[in-house]
Amino acid sequence: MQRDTAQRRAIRQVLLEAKRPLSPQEILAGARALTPNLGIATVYRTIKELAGTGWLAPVELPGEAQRFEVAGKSHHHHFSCRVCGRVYQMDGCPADLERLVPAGFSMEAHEIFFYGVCGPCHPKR
Amino acid sequence: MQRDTAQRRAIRQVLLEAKRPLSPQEILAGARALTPNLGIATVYRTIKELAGTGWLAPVELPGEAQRFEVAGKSHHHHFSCRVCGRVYQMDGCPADLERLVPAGFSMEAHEIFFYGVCGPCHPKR
DNA sequence: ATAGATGCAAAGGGTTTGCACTTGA
DNA sequence: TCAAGTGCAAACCCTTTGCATCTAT
Repeated sequence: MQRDTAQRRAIRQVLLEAKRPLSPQEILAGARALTPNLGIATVYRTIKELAGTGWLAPVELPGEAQRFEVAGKSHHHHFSCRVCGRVYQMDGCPADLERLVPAGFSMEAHEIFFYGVCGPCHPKR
Repeated sequence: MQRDTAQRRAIRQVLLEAKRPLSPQEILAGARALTPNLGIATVYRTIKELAGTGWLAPVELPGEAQRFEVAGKSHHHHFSCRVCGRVYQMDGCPADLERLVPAGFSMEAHEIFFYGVCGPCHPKR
């Protein structure tokens, strides 16, 4: 990650302008508008390095392809609305996660997904 | 799913005896102890049908291959070991999950994944 | 007997890698 | 200049599919 190439500029720009996490193929399509000869291998190599430096954060939803978004948000989880499909960010964590880990195991990270109905989708009562 | 073949008996038995969700490759390895000529294609075809009938429940970890466990178990979550790749079942839940849901939202389900190092993979102290 | 089931191998789809060429510094 | 970076294609890995063979009923 030493040189500032046109390909890397394009990939970073596409990710910065995106309003949602992008898949490698989406990054490729977007960045080719700026550097037409861009190859998929360069996209993978670049996002791997960007994720390594912490500039990019992987967004992995169960059963879906891996996506990436520009990092910088604080630790959070996600709430998926089964009515509208929107995904909300939820700050905070359960206090007693460690309690659930068996003796001898060490927890290094966790991921939580909530499913339900969001406020806007709730019928007014 | 009309015939009771040796291959299907072996696949079901391996899944019944497992205490954790198994990947297709793990199922293949286990079932080959019972039917040595078993092919991976049969494993995929069988788990697809077993999942369709509800006998198997898919366990989808973010960014990992799909696994399967026999359905009907009580509520639990999963721990993924980053060293050996095995996935363990973990009973219990955080007590204060509802606290994290914003007002106006209703939580209907949740999914939690733990990542770390499992007991067997820990260096002896 | 015969349609369902299997095993093999080939085909797909997504990701990674080897290598010669290109290019930023 | 010259090593980091790139593009292409081949290699990989996992999963699905085509097809001839096998087998439970």
